[in-house]
Amino acid sequence: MTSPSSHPLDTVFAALADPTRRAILTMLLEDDMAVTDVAHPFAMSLAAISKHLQVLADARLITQEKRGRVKWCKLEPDALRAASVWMQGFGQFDPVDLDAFERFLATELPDDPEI
Amino acid sequence: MTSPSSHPLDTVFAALADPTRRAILTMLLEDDMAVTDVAHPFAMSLAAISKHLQVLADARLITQEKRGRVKWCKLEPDALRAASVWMQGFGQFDPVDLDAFERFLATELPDDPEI
DNA sequence: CGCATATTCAACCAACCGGTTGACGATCAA
DNA sequence: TTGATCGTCAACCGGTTGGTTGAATATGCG
Repeated sequence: MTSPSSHPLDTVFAALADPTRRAILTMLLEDDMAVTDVAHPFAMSLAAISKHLQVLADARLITQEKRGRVKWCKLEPDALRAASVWMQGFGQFDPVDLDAFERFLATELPDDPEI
Repeated sequence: MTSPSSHPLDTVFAALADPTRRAILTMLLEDDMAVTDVAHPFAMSLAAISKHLQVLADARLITQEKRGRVKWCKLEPDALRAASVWMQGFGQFDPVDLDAFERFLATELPDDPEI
């Protein structure tokens, strides 16, 4: 499903680039969920959510286990941690300007309650 | 240049999803660079690199300043830190299984020397 | 069995992405 | 001025993405 030659970080970051998928991950923090229940709050078809879940599974950000007729989705934080480790390499090189950083967080992050 | 309604994290993660762009960021850790010098190690046209740099600038991962005829590219780690902060929210919820995590790092990360 | 529920598959679509090439505008230097 | 260098722009291309619909496949239930 994913091009075999792509770096694991490619698929992880690409998966995280979509707000629907980030919202799904946030929901899965609460608890494991069935596909239908994941789809419920979103204004899009079940098939679309099914595809999003496949993208997340390809990136190993979730796993899916079928029990009976329902497929349970479970958060799998290891891949996310690997990406986080990669990213932290960048923050550490200059002495952290906490003022600038908090200004950034204040102006950039809260403009959307969704996540 | 970027769709106005997209969340900042969308563009940051999308920018990070490409290995060429991650490599550029890594190069910029060393020092600020001119566009031509950024392009040098890559087997693709200058125009392609110029586009990649525009994507990174849209995501506020770098800034570009033109001095004379050369345009200098500078790493801007705040956006990266914001994404890192978002991600760390996930790692903290289950008691960290360090064994599993190290196994993950060992199998998933080193298969590509590039980054 | 017969029906409802859970999920995916297949085909299709418009939009976007990552790359190319060639022309172009700016800037420096002889 | 002439010419070289720096970088972007515009048009194009094939492949991917994110969504839609409708049919198909399991599975559970009365």
